[in-house]
This record gives sequence, structure tokens and C-alpha cells, in this order.
Amino acid sequence: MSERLTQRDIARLARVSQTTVSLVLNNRTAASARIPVETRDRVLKVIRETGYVADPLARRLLQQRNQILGVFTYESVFPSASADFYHPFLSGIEESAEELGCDLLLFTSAPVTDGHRLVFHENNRLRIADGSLLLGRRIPAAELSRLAAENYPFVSVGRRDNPLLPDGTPALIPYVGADYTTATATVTTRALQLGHKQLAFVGPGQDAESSADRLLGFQQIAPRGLHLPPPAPAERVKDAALARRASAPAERERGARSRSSKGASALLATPPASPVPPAERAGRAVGDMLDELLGRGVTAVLAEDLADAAALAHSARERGLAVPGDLSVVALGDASRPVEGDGEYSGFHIPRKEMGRRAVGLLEAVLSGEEAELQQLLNCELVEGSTLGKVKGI
Amino acid sequence: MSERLTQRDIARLARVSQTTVSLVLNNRTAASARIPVETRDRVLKVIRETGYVADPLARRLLQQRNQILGVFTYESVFPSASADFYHPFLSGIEESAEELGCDLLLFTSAPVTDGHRLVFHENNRLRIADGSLLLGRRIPAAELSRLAAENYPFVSVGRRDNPLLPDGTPALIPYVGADYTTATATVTTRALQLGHKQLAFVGPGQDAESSADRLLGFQQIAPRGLHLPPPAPAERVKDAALARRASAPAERERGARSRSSKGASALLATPPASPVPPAERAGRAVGDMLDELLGRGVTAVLAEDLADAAALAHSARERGLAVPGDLSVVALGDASRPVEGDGEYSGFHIPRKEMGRRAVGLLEAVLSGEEAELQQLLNCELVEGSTLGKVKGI
DNA sequence: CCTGTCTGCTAATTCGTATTAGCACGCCCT
DNA sequence: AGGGCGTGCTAATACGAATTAGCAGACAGG
Repeated sequence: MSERLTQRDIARLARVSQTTVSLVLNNRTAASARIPVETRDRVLKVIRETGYVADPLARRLLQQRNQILGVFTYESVFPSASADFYHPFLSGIEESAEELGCDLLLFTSAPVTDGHRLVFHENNRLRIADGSLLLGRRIPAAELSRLAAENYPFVSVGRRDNPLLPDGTPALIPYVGADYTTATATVTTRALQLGHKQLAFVGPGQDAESSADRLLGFQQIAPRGLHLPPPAPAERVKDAALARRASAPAERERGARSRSSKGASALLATPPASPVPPAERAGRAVGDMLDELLGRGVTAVLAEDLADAAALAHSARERGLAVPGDLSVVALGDASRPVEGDGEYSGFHIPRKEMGRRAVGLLEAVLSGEEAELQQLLNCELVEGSTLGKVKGI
Repeated sequence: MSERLTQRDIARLARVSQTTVSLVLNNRTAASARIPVETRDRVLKVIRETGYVADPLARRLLQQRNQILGVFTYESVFPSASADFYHPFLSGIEESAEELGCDLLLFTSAPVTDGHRLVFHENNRLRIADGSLLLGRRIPAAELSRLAAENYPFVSVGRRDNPLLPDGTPALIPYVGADYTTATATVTTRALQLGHKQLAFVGPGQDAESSADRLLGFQQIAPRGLHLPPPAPAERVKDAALARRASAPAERERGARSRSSKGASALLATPPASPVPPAERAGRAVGDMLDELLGRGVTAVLAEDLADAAALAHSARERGLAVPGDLSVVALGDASRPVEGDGEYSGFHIPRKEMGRRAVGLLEAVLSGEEAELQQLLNCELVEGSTLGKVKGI
């Protein structure tokens, strides 16, 4: 039907050569390219009338910029499970991209296997974009080192360990991350100040940098604190009322997709900050964990995942325990969800939107060759909340 | 650093021509391309050793399609206000695009004025994509007719009236919409069957096709029913507990953006299916509307916007009225949110995700020149819910 | 009138890959 | 020996846009 217009078509319509069209388009005003206003206007008029835009692929072939920023997500973007995780990032990215006048290219062509995508597959189209943002809880070191080795301009949203290049030297990965270590250390300190003697950290503590960083911050302050892996997600429970309230709009869409992966690894077992409501996690495992915690005299729990924090608090309250009276619960993630009762969870807030914004800024700096701090950590905002209190009996 | 390998490099290393490398790579076995196993293996060996991968840009350059689908949203995509509206569409779009091996280009470069984008601004980049999907509650007829006139391949998500072309003939706009008319007619019929004599329709009923279609369905069945414009959004109320529960995760991000636009038009006053919780709408206007409805003997209200339905139900209950005992409330949108108390709102569900999927399918068909129904309406799934009941006294 | 310079444009080439046309060589047949 | 044919490969070209080199014409200076 509608054939794609080329510069030759424009040239023909404007009665000039393809070269001239290119020169006009790129505003070349060098001595070797003198286009009088009259001709220039004639060309521009045709371009406006036809809505011609240069083929981005042809431009990239010559290493030109297209005002297209790539967004590569290591999981699917839109399915509801990841929605709340990606959304704030994307919101910030969109805002910045708009300011820069860039379009965003979502690499949906990369096949998803097992819920994960990889940049380097047979037909990777990364180079269509001028540069890319990488999002995901965890990014394989091999991908990062290869991107760095190929000199591809990218910025990771989230801190990443610097991988080794094939030649053995470490690569400097550009990122905009959140300073989980400091934030976790701070809330841990706060817990100690409130008189808690036995603390527990609940979370994988490894695999993803974000998990490791939190554990590190915890152990810096409370080296003798407990570290427990996250509870296994229970099957969905009957009591759907609570669950629905939290996730209703997307509920129907989701139906088909099984939420908990079959996998046994800690990583897969805890989807990134997914908004799994308390009720769904209040299975046996959480109860067991609570037994263990109480048995060991723990008075304050710090959970990486808000859902785990919620499940623990819920479970504790069901047993007649007061939160934070008998047990303090801290969320090392997005603590800004209301607790049953009142107030928010104590913990900190991840500046996701700002991370998105800054990541675009950094990528732009990289692309235009500006000087810039390649590795940036943003502060997490502490949330006082209502689930961390003085230890009982003080 | 490491320059990208080309077929010429491989050719040199394997002591053959670039053509041969290409032939081997693409497994060409035609009569005109006979490569003996010996040579083929030599080439393959070099490819394996070097890890060479063909540049997808160069490959695409030869074909007509770029495998890029544009996504044009008439409002910003990611800001939380529109999030729940766009999300299911995008989820479906992403899924289909992935199956087709296409990347998605979000036109964030189009400037946003007054919360709205326009395709046709001075530097529109629509033609970067092979074709585009158009999303938005309302799309100006001028935009549609120009797109059609320019023969640009696109599909609208949502039914649109066919605009007139400059020459006066109507343009056939390709779309995948939801059949609001039938769905509304069906629930209206149901209300009549339940004995309701006086019905009211609450919604703009115009401007956007989606609004007009619902009013049409209502009036087809209940020609004497009342039609009221939606209540004006009240300022945010103090009772934030309910509100927070519904929208907490994004709350902090949102802070800066004022939610209710200053505008007075019905369109702006009712953001598309935004998850504005009941409490926020329970202002004075809703109370007034309730007065009017009850005064006129209305026993069943059909509200286009779930938020309005929620506000009315909430307000009614506050006055000690039973829902649906004294007043039935029907949501003509995504009825799948739990009501205070139990169950869901009665009404219907908009198959947003499926609309996204089908729209991509239709666009693909258009692009590849296949025959396809250009205007498709999907059925809305009826939701029995708990807010529509027999009229009292029967 | 011839040379030099400036202006306004374009032909030719490039990027990396795919495809088409066809060359050079060897073999068989008559 | 020469025509015909099959084999194994390559040269040339195309895709769309950007860039470089440089041509043709106007005009000035000598």
C-alpha cells in the first residue's frame, strides 16, 4: 500500500538531488555545502508535506543518532506481575525522554525465555537505538561485559558489579542505582537505637546486587543478626478479599499466568517487589519463619520484600501479637503501602522515578560525549512508618 | 575498543568472498549457490571462532520492513493517572509484538500540551515505525483523516467515527474497539427485567466515541431514562485511608502532579477509568446528584466511570440506603473492583488486553497486505456483581 | 580573453548484508 | 577439437542516508 518515502522521492519532488535533501535535513552549513534559503525552503516544504522521516536503520548504519533511546527490560514490561516494579522507572524515563525530544524503543523483539530476556540473541537489534537503558533485578555479568566490550552506549538502572572483560580487566558499568547499603544500615542502626538486640534480615541476600547490598548494610551494623532466606510463596489462599482489594484492576487479565514460578531458586521465588498481597504469602512457610524468629528472640525483622514484611506482620497479628509492640517489622523496599490498621510500613522508599530520570540523563551525557559520573547512587528516603517501635520492656 | 566484525573480515579469514560468507550464513542451496561442504565448514569454523553475528540493521535495510511498531498515546503513557487505563492495552500489545518479533516505539518525542499529544506537529516522526497503534480516549477527527489521507498504516485501539477526508468522502478508520453499545444495552435490559422503571445514565455521553456509544446503548433500551453529566470531582477529602489503600504504591511519585485538571470540560473532568477512589468523589456534587436521582424516583443508576459508580454507592450507603436494595448501581466500565462490603460492581468488563492483542494483529495484517476486517468490535464480558438487584417492593 | 575564485549544486562512495548475474574451469560427448 | 554442461565460486549491485570530492557556471581581476 503505502511505500516508504526515501530521500530520492523528496529529491524528485523538490527538483534537487538526494545529496541536497540530506544536507538540508542535517542542517549542514559547511563551506562545502551551501544551500541558498530558497532551495532549502523548497525542500523543507516537501518534507513537511510528506511527513518524511529518515529511515532509522539506514542512519544507524552510518553511526548517526536517531533520537531513539532503547529500553531493555530483562523481564516482560507490562504483564501485571512486573508492572509495579517497572512502572515508576518508566515514568521517569518517559518524562526525561520527552524533555530531550527522544522516542523510546522497547525491545520486545528479544524473545522471552523462562520469564527472562537476553540482549544477545541471534538477532539483537540494540543498535537501532542510539543507546539503551537496561532494567531488571538481575543482569548476567556476561551480558554487561559484552556490551562494554562492544563499546555499546548503555546505562543500567540499578547498581551492577563491574564484570571482567574477556581479557581479564574489569569493565566500568555505567549505572544509576539506589544506595540500599546505606539505607539498610541506617534503619538497622535505628532499630538498635530503639533497643532491639536480636535482629533478623529476611531476603535472598545474594544473586542480585540489590539483594546483596541490603544484606551488606545490615551486616555492617548488626554483624550477629540473623539472615533468613525469604519464605516460599504459599499457594493462593481462599481469603481472596484482601488480595483482590490490592490488585483488583489487573486481576482478570492475570488469571492465566501462574504467578509463582515452578523454580526452586530463591531468585525466582521472589519476583521483584511484586505487589503480592499479604494474604497470599500467609501460607505455612511464613508461619514457620515466624516460629523460628520468635524462638530465637528476634524482636525486629527487616524484610527486603514488602510483601514478606506484610506477610510477617499479618501473621504476627493473627497470633495476637502487636506490631510493633511485640515485633517490629521493617520493609527494605517501597515502604509506602498502608498497613492494616494505620500508617505505613517503616523502612525506606526507593527513588525509582528519579532513577529513571537520572539514567536517561546519564545516557544522554554518554552519547554526547560529556563528562559525567558513570556510577551514581541515589539516596533512599527513610519512611518513619508505624511498624518499627521501641523494644518491649524498656 | 573491539571493532565490530563484518562479513568481509570473515571472508578474509576464510579466504573466500563476502558473498560466499553470506551464502553460507543463510544456508542458500539454490542452483546458483553451490558451496561444497569443505568450503562451508571452513567458513563456519571462522564464524564460530570469532563469534560473528550479522548486523541486523544491514539485513533489514534490504527488506522493506523495519519490524518496528509505533505506539502513539494521546496522553502520557506512564504517569500514574493514566497508568491503569493504558496498562492492559500495552500488556496485550507487548505480548503480540513479541510474538511477531517486533519492537515497540513509544512516541515520547511528540510534545505534550495540556496533557495531550498530537501526531501532527512540525517534526512528526511517525514514519520511523512501519505502522502505528493509536491509543487515547479521544482522537481528533482531523488527525485521523490526515493519517488516512496520507495512507499511513495505523490501527486505532478503540472505535472511532469515520472522519471526512478533505475531498468530502468518508475515510475508513481501522480499529479494534469494544462494543459498549451492546454491553450497555444488555445491562440496561437486565435492569428493566429486574423491575426498575426509572433509570439514569451518568456520564458525558458525547465527545469520545466510547461515551457516546454507551449513551446510545442506554437510550436504545430506555429512551425515557435520565441522562446526567458526571459529577464534578471534589477536592481531595481528608479521609485518606480508603484512598491510599487503592492507590498507595504510586502515591509518592504522584505527589507533584495535580490530579484533577483545572479544565471545565466534561472530557477533562473525567480521566479515563482512573482509579480515583470513592472517597475522592464523595464531594458535594455527588450528594446533589444523589438528591436529584432519588427525587426523580430513580432506582438504578448506570455510570460510565467506575469511580462515579463507586462515589454514588458510597454516598448512598452513607445515607443509610442499601445498595442494591434501595438503589442499584451499575458500572459501565471495568466493573471488577470489589465494593465495600462484598462482591464486585455489576456491569461489564472491557477486554483491554485482548483489544491490544487484536490491534497488533490487525496492524500486521494491514502491513503485510492481508485481507482483514478493518473495523472490529469485541464483546464486553458481563459482570454479574452485587450492586444490581430487584427493585424494592416487588 | 584568460585565470582565479566563489557559489550552488551533484556524482560517487560508504556503511554491512543479500541477491543476481555470470565467469572460469573441468568434464563429457560427438 | 569444439560445443555443451555442470561446478564452485565471485563481481556487481541494491537497500537508504551521509559525506567527500569536485563539476559547472557566474563573476571579478588582470
